[in-house]
Amino acid sequence: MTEPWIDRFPQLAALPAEDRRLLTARAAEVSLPAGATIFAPGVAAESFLLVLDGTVRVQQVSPSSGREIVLYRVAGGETCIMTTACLLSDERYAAEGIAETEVTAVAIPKAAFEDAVARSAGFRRLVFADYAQRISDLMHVVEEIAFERLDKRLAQRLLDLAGADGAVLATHQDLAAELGSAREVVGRQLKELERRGWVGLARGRIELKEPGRLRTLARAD
Amino acid sequence: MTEPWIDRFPQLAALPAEDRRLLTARAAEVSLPAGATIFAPGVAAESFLLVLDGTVRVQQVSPSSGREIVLYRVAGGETCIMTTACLLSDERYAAEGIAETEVTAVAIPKAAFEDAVARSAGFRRLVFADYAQRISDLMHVVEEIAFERLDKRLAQRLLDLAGADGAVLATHQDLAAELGSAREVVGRQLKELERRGWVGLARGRIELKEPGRLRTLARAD
DNA sequence: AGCCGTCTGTGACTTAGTCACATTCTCGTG
DNA sequence: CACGAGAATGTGACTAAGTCACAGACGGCT
Repeated sequence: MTEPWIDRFPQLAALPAEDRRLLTARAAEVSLPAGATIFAPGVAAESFLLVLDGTVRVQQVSPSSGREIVLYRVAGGETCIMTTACLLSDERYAAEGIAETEVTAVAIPKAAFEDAVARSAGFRRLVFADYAQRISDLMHVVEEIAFERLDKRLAQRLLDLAGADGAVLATHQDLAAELGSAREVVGRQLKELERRGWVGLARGRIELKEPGRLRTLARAD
Repeated sequence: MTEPWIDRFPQLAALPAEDRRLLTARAAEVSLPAGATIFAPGVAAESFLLVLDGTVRVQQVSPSSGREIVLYRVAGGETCIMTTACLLSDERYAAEGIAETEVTAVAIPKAAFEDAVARSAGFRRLVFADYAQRISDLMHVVEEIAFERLDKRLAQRLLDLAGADGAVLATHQDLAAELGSAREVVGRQLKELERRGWVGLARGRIELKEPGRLRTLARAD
C-alpha cells in the first residue's frame, strides 16, 4: 500500500502516534474476491472489519421460503458492525454479508478492537456512528416493506442501482431479493413499466428510459 | 430510592468507586407516566436513558398512511439506544418511544455518557450489548414482515402479549399496530381464530382458549 | 447445430391491504 | 334511566401482492 489505511479515516487521523502505531501493527489488511461470503448465519466473527474499498451487501435470508432481502450495503470507509455486534454480544444473526465487488478491508482482532474503543474517542465515534447508521438503515427497510407500495419501491431501487449509462444490470430475481419480494411479482411490475415506455427490458438488463417518471413514482405518497 | 440505581446493573457494579460516584452524581432519576412520549420523530434527545422500571414501546409511524408498527420494547435494566444513537450521530429517526407503563429511568447527560463510555469497560459492554440486541430485534421485525404469514405472526403476538389469565387486553387496532397491518385484516384473522374456537373475542379483550394450537400455528413453517 | 442452465412469461389461485360504510358497545350526563 | 358521543368492531367490494406450477426463450458452449 502506498498510503497507510489509517489515513483514510479522519476520526483516526488525530490519534496519538502511539495509538496509531498499535492499531496499525495489530490490524491485518485483507482482500476478498467479488462474491465472497464475509459472514453467514451461525458463523461467529472473530474480527472487527473496516472496509477500505468495494462494497459489502448485507442481506437476510428467509429460513422458510428461501427468499431474500437486502438490508444495507457497507461502502468504503465504513465498518461492518454486524461482525462487531457478534463480537460484543452473543446475539446470533440471520444475516449474511457478501462482497459485491472485490473488497479490501482491515481486520482488527477482538482484543485490539476493545483496546481501541477504550483508548480512542475518535475510534468510538467511528463505531457508534456506524451503529447509528445501520439502525437507521434497518428502520428504513422496515418502513418500506411495511408501508410502501412495491411499484414505488421498485422505481426507487432501479434509480439507486442504475449505472452511469442509465441501465441496471440485474435479473428479476436480483431485484426481487433487493425488495424482499418474489420474482414473478417484480417481473410483472417491470412489464407494466415497459408498457408505459419508462424502461426497456432485456435479459439481465433494465434500461431506464424515463428516469424522471420513475423519480416521480418513487416519490409518490 | 432505597437502593441506588447503579446496583441494578451488574456491569456497573464493578466500577471503581470514583467512577460510580461520578456517574450517580451526574445522572438524574426521572419518572414518566404511562402513555408519555419519550422521544418522537424530529425531536433531538439530549440524554442517554437507562430504564429502571416499566417498559418503553418503540414504534415506527408511517408518514403516508398513518399506520404503525411496533419495533421492540425496552424493559427494565436496558437502555434506550434510540436516544443514544441520536446523541452520537446526526441520524434522524422516524420512530417514537412511548411509555407503556409508568417508567422510572436514569437520564445521563451527553457529556457524562461519553465520559462513562471512555472510562468504563462495563459501561461500554452495557451500551454495545444493547445496540446488538436492538439490531437483532430490528432484523427479526424485517424477517417477520417480509417473509411470515400474518396468521402466524398474530398467533405469536397474542401469546407474547397474554397476561397471566391467558387473555390479551388490546383492541384490533392495537394488534394491527403491533404487526404493522390493518385493523380490518386483524379483525378477520381473529374472527377465523374464534370460528375455530381457539380464542374468545370481547371488546378490547381476546381470551386465548387454545394456547397450544396457537403455539403450533406460530411455529409453523 | 444442438444442448443445458438460466432467465423470463403466464394463468389461476390465495393472502393481504384499502375503502367506505354500517353496526354495536360503553360510559358519562341530563 | 334514557340517550348520545366516541370508540370498537363488522362487512362487502375491490386492488395489490405473493404462490404455485408450469411453459417458453435466450445465451454460451461444445
